Amino acid sequence: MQPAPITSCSICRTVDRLSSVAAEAPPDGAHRPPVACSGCNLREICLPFGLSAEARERMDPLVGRRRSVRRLEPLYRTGDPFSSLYAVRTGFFKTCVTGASGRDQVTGFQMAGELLGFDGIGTALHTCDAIALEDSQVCVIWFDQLETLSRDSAELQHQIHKIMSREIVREHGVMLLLGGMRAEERLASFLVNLLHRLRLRGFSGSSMLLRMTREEIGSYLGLKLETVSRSFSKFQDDGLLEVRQRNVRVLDEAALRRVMHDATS
Amino acid sequence: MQPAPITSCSICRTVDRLSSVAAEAPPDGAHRPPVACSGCNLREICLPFGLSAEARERMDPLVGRRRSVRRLEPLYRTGDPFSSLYAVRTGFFKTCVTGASGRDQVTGFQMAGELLGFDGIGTALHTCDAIALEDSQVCVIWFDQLETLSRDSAELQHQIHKIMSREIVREHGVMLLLGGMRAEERLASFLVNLLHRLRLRGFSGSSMLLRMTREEIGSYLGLKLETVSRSFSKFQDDGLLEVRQRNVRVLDEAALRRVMHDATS
DNA sequence: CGCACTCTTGAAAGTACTCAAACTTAGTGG
DNA sequence: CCACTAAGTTTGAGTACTTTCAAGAGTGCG
Repeated sequence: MQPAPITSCSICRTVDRLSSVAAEAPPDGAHRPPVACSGCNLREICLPFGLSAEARERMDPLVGRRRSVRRLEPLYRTGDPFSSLYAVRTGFFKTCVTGASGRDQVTGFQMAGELLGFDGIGTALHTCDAIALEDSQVCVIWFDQLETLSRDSAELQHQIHKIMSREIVREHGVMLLLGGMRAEERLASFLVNLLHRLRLRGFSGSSMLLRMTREEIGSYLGLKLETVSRSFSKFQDDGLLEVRQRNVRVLDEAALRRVMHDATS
Repeated sequence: MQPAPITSCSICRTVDRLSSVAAEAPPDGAHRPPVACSGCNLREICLPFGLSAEARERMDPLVGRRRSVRRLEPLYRTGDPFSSLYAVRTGFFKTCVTGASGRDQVTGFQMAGELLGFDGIGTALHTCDAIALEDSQVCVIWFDQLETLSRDSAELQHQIHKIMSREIVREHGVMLLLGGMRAEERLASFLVNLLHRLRLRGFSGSSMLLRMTREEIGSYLGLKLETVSRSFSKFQDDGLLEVRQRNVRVLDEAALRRVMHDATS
């Protein structure tokens, strides 16, 4: 790993080792993030993905500050007033809803570049918990500012709609998984999806370190933790994976995809 | 039922028995709907809900036309280019996604005042099928026009975000249902939700006519049609419902809600 | 009136769950 | 440094639930 220019923020006290772009001088005393969107190394997978350089630059004043969240602490909780979206900068999150009967359901896992918080727009209150699964850092995006800005930029406006639409479509995929798949199909889908997202972020993807417990995977997949564990063991026995606790090495991705699609019914 | 003023549209050939507001003269020959949003009787549950009278009026040019869809025909299909959202005016729809293995999953049922089509924004192609379950009529809302208009109206802009957010939250609820509930809890949740939405539309809600088959309910709930049927029979035996095919009378809604919440685990 | 479709019900099979115990790993404090 | 603890994981055995397969009944349309 090579040394990179380090910029740090005197207010949120975060240190940015990732970007080579130094922070600009804060205008009128406002707190500015160490790195603006236009210079962020996540810009191609985060909120600004695909935007023109011009539209990206317009977003720079948007990210008000960074926020650090320690492992197992909430970024927000059900019932918290909604004011902003969050872009994961480093780390890993889960979001989960709690049913009336007290049952928890993990609705998603979010990694660098992914956005959190859309659940709160409709009621102005967050409707799920967002919990960090490792020490993490997020960019805080004030939502009313995002709306204001997007009224001046059709490109940014459409971007927001696209991202929310994709979240809806993603959830359709989860419903497909929960609605009809067998345990092993579910786990295979989950792993292939994780693999895909890791590759987008430049990881080889043959080997990965799971950030969540078997129970959290199970909750997401609608399975009990024992069933998840058994499915992992099955995949290992069949030579698809090498599993050592949370270390998973994918040995036969094609077979994994086959498991995922082969609806025996 | 009392006679209401009837306005009909010479282009889409639809007849509107619901509204008492007559169509205005079409400007510059453009096709105008029989009833604009500002005068629509669904305005308090549809896209304009909660908007100021002013914002509502700004929406009037938005609804380009009406479209009729016959029972079992698609409003749109997976892969169709996305150009507009649809507001259900009369009738009933289901949306369903098809997995890679050819399995279908119903992702939702939509009734009057509810919006369809958000799935298409992200990729500019629709990612699910929307099928009419009875002869239906929708208002076509050109999406680029909606975006243009919402750049001039913070209120309308926020409305779109709210509606998409609520769709995300709704799907969280479905994930909770699919992820952890037993068959009878699922069906009870489904019925209570349907009841709620019918009441919002002014129906008594003790009695309802299901528009979908047991198989479609099962697909939505992640169950086989036989299991849905058995659960209906169970509810009837227990005196919660009176079921005659698709006619369902709710006899004990409190008990139904109890079934829904009582997580034995 | 008959055919097609949908719904109901029964019996058997299969899948995931529950309960329980042993094992691994990481963190803590003596 | 190591024992100890707590949390997480694996595995087994028995159970509960849903599915599958099958047959029959009800409903609606041509």
